[in-house]
Amino acid sequence: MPELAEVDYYRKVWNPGIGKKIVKVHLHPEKRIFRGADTQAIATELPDRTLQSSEARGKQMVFRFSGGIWLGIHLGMTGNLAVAEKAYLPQKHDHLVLFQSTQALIFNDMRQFGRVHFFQGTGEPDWWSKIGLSVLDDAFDLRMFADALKRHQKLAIKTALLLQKEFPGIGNWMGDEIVWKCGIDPRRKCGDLNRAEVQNLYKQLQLVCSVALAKVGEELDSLPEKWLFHERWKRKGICPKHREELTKTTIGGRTTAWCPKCQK
DNA sequence: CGAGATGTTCGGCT
DNA sequence: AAGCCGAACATCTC
Repeated sequence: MPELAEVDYYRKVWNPGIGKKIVKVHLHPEKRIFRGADTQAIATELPDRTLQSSEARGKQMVFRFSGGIWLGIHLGMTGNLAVAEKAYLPQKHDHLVLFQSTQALIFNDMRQFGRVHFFQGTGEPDWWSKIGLSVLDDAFDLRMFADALKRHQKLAIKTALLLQKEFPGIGNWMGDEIVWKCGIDPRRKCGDLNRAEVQNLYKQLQLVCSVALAKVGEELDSLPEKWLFHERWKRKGICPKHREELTKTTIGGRTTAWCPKCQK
């Protein structure tokens, strides 16, 4: 379930590995997850390096090691990180496992829509530095939000919210949550929204992101009870506002759960 | 057995 | 040129 907050949650799962050396690397170099990455370097350069720090931006996370090494991980649709005992036996979809003297750091991704990046040198790799401004950054103001929507006038608002270039970290459930909280039909075009609606979308965007980060930071699936989140996965979900049944519509190629009664 | 799943990218068409 | 759409990617579950 990796969107903004879940990504940061999984990043922290590897925290016990910080300050410790990698002693052995297990990987499936031929897998799609490594497309474009130097698997040879991952296998030969990581051993003996110390994991120093980690950070998440949007759906991307980075793990920095001694020797100027940056390991990027994107969880895709089904990826997750885990920690296990040092004698852990890698499973079928554990495409990258970093063994330390006390434990194993595991990256598992069944569908392999995720990806691994590798960089070694001075400065920052593109795949990290080119990620857009966080929607929670002070500099991301209403004006910036409105300008972003203006660049995509003909796009459905639900689809626009999923643009990583504009709103890093927003995924399918967060997009649904935001338009639902605003009472806006997810199919509405960005160019057709009035000023009050844009302002409300901006506000709810920030609220959903900050609450998700605060709640999920501690434990997955700990979001407020009355959020659409808990209903949107169900076959016959109910709108938490007034108990009417939700509708599912494909918008921009993604399943969108919304309430025709309160989203106009 | 077919459909769908929390994401990105590419090719083709405005 | 930039923006938009649909298909493709790999695998499992319902």
